[in-house]
Amino acid sequence: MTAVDFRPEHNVLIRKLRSISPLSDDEQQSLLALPLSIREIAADEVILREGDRPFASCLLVEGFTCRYKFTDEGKRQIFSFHTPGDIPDLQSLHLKTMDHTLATLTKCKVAFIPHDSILKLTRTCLRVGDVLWRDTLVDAAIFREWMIGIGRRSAYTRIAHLLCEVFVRLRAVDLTNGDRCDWPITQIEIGDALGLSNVHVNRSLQELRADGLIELGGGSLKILNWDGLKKAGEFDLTYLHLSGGAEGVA
Amino acid sequence: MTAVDFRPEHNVLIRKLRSISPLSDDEQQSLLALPLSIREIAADEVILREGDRPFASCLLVEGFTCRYKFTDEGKRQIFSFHTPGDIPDLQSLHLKTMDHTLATLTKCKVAFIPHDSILKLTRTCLRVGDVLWRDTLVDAAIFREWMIGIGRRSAYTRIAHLLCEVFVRLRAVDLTNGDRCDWPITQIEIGDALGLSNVHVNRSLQELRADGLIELGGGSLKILNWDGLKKAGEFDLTYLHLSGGAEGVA
DNA sequence: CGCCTATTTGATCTGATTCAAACAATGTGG
DNA sequence: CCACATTGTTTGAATCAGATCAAATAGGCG
Repeated sequence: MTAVDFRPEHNVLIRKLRSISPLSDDEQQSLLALPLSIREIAADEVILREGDRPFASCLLVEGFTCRYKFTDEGKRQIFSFHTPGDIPDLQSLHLKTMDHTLATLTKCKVAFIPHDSILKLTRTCLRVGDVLWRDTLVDAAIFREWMIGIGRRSAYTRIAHLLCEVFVRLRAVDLTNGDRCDWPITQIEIGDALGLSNVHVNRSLQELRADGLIELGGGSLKILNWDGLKKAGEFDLTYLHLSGGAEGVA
Repeated sequence: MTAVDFRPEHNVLIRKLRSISPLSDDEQQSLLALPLSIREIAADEVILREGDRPFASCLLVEGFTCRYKFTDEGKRQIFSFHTPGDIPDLQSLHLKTMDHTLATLTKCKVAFIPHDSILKLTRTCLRVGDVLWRDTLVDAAIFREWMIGIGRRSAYTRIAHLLCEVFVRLRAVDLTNGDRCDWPITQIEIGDALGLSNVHVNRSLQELRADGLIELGGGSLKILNWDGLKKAGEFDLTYLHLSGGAEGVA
């Protein structure tokens, strides 16, 4: 079964979960029954702040969000970027106090799902519970991969890796257009994610462009040489644990 | 109920899980029923290699382990250190292919638990399933905290933070002795975990000693000034999501 | 049009790496 | 119980990737 189209908010969630694990018709139906309370949020707004104790998790339907935390010296570290279908704060289901902040990067449409609905779903449909657990484990796998980059790879490699990752994750939920995708992430935000200054991000991006790997600008990314970019970023998508395992651009 | 003493392997697991979430008598009983196959492993041995598809997870009973991965240039990034009670590869329950390596740092006693036993337990005792899920979420929270360190904090701060974290985690399973604990982690390994060279780790440790915060050597750590070390490491243990919430040394 | 934010360029500085070598500790086999 | 090998720690000097500071340019939008 293909997910029905008259509930776009549920649909993007189903598409995302199917990208990391197959789902039976029954399982998809049970997801369609989740109560969603939809909200539009402007760009650069905080959704959840460090210390909050939310009673619902937030499904991202449209737009980009990120999670971050500041050091005592006021430097920001971004932990993750999120794309439609993600539930960036699913961990709050079992970790009641937020240890970081969730905020929008762009104007977003989000759908809040009460924790008790999610928990009930994990009880009535155990397989869906497993898939949600799996989703948080993929989240952790992405953290690990970022740690390698920040700790041990050059700026050039790190940035190439990030470009690959975001592109592949967007493609997994069908949000790419051939070798192009939206790119609303600023150079400052790339720096905050990868532990770099914006100046150095800028210079490394120029190298990537000069090497004929990408076109980037005007809120959009175009990949000119996928194999080259993958190699430059040491990108091996095993860590994303996608169920399809599709490779290559377009 | 206090966990029974005649099964030390189960006992350390129960102590660990209780440190992150309360457990009823029934829940503890269900954990005691888990089949464990015990094994002794020498120091510096690989337990699971990147690419493996294990059918069991590994409970650490005695000793220290770590997880890591190499970059294409042969640089190593350690993602985590593990202490008794941890199940360092619990994620393999739902992520079938290992995307990193698990290895011992010291001689270890480990207990393998078949995935189907764990999965059955999550079915029969839903609350235990939640606690195991929570454990993997704390694992991810620790990754996030390390990311801040590697990306945005100075070497001195990062190292102080790591010392605090390992000490608190050991204390949570009752493996500290006043202001002392075992410290089998070499300076090279600290560097590989924090994205630093061993030379720079050495110099930063000397600073921490000169500042009267720690004594470190001979396989053992002594904390001389807990408040000072916490401050030096910007250490706030919220991210460990401990259920007790105990603070202070001794 | 004018404001605000993001990108780009240039110059300088520094935290951390690298390379190299000495030194200490630990364990092993004879 | 000691010689020797091995691994870990410490010190010094040179170098570099990336940060910081400062200012100019370019986009986007009300």
